[in-house]
Amino acid sequence: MKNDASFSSTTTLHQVAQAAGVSPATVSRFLNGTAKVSDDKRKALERVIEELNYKPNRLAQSLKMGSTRTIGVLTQSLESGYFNRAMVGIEDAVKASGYALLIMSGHWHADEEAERVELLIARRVDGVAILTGNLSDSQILGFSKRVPIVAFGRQVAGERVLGFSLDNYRGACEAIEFLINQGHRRIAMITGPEDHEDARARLAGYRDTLARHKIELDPNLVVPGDFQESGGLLAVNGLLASNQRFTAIFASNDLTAYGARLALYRRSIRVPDDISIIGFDDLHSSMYTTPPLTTVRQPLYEVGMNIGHRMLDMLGHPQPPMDMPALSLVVRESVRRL
Amino acid sequence: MKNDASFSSTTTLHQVAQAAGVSPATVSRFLNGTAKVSDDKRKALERVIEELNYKPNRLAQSLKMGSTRTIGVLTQSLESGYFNRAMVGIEDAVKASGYALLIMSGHWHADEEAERVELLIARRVDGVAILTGNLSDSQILGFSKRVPIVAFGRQVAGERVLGFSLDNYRGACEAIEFLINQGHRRIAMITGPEDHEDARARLAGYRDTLARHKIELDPNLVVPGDFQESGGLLAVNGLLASNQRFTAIFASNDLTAYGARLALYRRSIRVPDDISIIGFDDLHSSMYTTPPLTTVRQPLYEVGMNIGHRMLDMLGHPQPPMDMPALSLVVRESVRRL
DNA sequence: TTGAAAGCGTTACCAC
DNA sequence: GTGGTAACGCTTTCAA
Repeated sequence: MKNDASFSSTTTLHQVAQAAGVSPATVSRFLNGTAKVSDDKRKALERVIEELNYKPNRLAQSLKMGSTRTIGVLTQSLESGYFNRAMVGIEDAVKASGYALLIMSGHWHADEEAERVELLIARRVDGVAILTGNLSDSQILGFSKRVPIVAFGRQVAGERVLGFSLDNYRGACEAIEFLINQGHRRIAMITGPEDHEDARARLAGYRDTLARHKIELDPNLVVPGDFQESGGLLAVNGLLASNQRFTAIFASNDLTAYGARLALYRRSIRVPDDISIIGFDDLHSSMYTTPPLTTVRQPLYEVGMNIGHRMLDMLGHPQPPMDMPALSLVVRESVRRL
Repeated sequence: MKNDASFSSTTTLHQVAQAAGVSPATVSRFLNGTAKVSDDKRKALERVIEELNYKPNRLAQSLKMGSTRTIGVLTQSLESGYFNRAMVGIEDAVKASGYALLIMSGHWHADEEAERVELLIARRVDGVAILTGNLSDSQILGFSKRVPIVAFGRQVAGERVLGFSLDNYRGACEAIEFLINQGHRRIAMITGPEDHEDARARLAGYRDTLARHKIELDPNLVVPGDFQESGGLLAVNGLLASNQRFTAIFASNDLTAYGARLALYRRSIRVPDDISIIGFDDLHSSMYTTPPLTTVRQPLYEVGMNIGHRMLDMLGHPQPPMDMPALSLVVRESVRRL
């Protein structure tokens, strides 16, 4: 039980120093290229480090230098294709600078989110990226006194907090505009959570675009969803059960569209022949639904990259600015011209 | 520029001690409940800690105690619904014990995976969870000399490494068995990556089950895929172009099935009326495809929980054993009885 | 019950 | 160039 010989107990800088017959300071300098080291010592060090398979303890480094080279990410769900696309962008943006991601999920619950951010701060992340969620602006502002923050889907701003959003309203307008251009007049909408800013913007886009085209909004055609497939399914079931007449459905997001599509399938209503569907987000899988989904594309990867870059800016590694592609309609096959 | 007064510079245990007029040791003991603290000091401490909003520095704690309470996870892609389901399980399993997850992706590339594990170790994670991937057994064994490991989808075993897999072969057998029971004889298979153990097991299950039922395997019906939608699409296009006759398709995983389904849709071939499809994995979204996909369910959440629990075991927080549900066929609507 | 002090593995300042 | 040493913020003997 005491024979742990086969487990390599990690080597310390001190041991390296001793083995090479130099001082710890020299080893450190050598490792970080902080100062010139004579050739013989350099050689000795290279050999010893190789032999002992020495790897610096990042914990100790972090404690000493006051930076963990870790950025905390508050996401809402580890299983969301939406957030995870952005996550990949963040990772790609910061990886080269030696930053790693500490990811925690808040599940759309302000209390839990706040708790996670506290955890992130306790672990001394250098910054935290917030992916939407339900934290209040003042909460975010409060956190930003303790750690630099960049928040997506929020419009907070402050000395150490940067927020940015995509123009969901505009995206929704484009979607409805397209539907109208294709001859649709009775357009149903499945909304998202009422407390979700993006969801509200999409609804507003729907309303306003109809109005702009002098199409009267039929309140019976606006049904609640929850940004999940099940909500979309239920919503369409409701619409159908109450005998509403409509030729197209604007789903608040792609997941909702998937559910809506299934509800239609269940009743043998064809898409787009009988009913058209348009989504929002352009998740990867929307390319492979049957029919492939016409939807509003959110440049999530670029969003992630931008989050990463702005964070690096704040952390003292200035990155080139990048212009965020706008939301754009991607026309596939779920909408029919009337 | 020097006026950072609005940014709360973090309080240290030392400052708390001073403000409360006690020694740092007492503060520590109070915080950790390591020893009795007299009532007056306790009161003072409570007040001061509240006032100064003191939060222990986990970095310093980790350095001192030799544990970061972090478990590193080597996944293959942050965007995989498959891996992320397991991830949620891991998180749920370890959260209560105060562990956080440090996630890195290896992208199915052994070199990159090894590099990520090194990074994880450098950051002194307490253990590493490996989600399949292409690391060799000996590499994993090597890492396990430096950090406890639990690996999913690998059969390595050692003093500080535990590997476990699901019986993919069995799952594939069930799928084919089902197809045969439904009257199918000419069953096409879209394989997965050749270097992927699970993919090979699923292929073997296909082969052996056909053989067991004395159905001759037509090599033209076995076409390569890549575990992605695009591979499934291409595969079916190929099958169709070369005029193969078949009544069902066994896709190596759900993503492949999605692609296959779209290829069929493109040619107006109905599912399941004309061709049946069966998948593997049972991703969440498979419930909402049209038609909902019949597939082999992998209990990924439970896999994640198990990974987490076994890891906690190794880390000195024994957890109750859990029995892993077996792979099971979930019959939905993509297979027709002939 | 409490305090002093050593130490976790680094980095960086100050001398030489 | 190089070594000694304090310090990062905490925990934990050892004494009192």
